[in-house]
Amino acid sequence: MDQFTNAHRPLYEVKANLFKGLAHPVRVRVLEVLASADHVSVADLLSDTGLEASHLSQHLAVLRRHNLVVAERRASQVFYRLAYPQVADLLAISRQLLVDILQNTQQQLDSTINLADAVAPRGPDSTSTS
Amino acid sequence: MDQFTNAHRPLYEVKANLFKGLAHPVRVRVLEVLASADHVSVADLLSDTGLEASHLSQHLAVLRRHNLVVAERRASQVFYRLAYPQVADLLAISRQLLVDILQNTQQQLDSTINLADAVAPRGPDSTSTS
DNA sequence: CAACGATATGATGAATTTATTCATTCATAA
DNA sequence: TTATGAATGAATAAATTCATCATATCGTTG
Repeated sequence: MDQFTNAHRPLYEVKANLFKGLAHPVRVRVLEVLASADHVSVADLLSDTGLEASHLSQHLAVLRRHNLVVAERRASQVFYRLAYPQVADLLAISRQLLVDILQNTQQQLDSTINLADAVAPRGPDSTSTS
Repeated sequence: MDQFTNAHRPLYEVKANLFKGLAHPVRVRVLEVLASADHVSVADLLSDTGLEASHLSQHLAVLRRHNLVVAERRASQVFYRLAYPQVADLLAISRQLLVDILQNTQQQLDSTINLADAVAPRGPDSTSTS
């Protein structure tokens, strides 16, 4: 029932669950705003993202349940911040990874086009497959 | 339609998509094996995980589509390895984060138990005149 | 070539997640 | 108190993902 009671479960399940918490564009967007600006009000998130209030709120609830963010009330407004700095690290590394992936797949595309007729491929790591 | 054609989409969508690729226990497990042992055959993954062949294969396909692993055929067997070292980094940081989260929530639980009696709960009835 | 072992793919219903609508709570102001 | 703005929460249909079964493909061996 409760997938958020992380204790006493195989680590790979808990880890997969963490990634589930990150696996939505809205939530990534929110986390990125929080990573760069820290301490942001729901109102600001709303205008930043252009989402419907309840939709955003639902995703904020997911982030809270996953212990990725912390909410704090300050006079009729609610402010969010990242619960742990590693969340920002995760986002940073995933960006690095994506840059590498995009570069690489772009290269592959290019070479595929280049040898559209014949010769031996010159991939980034192809060590003389002759 | 094709969520794997990463080009020309907002980065937060691509990033969320990456996390989706990581968001399953079987896939995390496979990636962790590859992170520690690199270059592992499907047969080994099968015996390691005890999964049904087609089930594992399906998850391997997901990992391939997300460009997280690379498959290489060597004489009737297929070997997998991580496509990028950052994938291992991602796993490592997520473990760190989870350790922190678990520590923290455990502490919170403890203190909650400690003051389980004294706190005055808010209620609709006004019988709480001390 | 045919048969076999090793992987991969397709198709299906079950389970989960998402987007939306409506209703509710909380805090301040009148 | 009632009204109002800010944010959350429930309920539900649509979309997605998962697990399982059956079938297909790729290499090797006979």
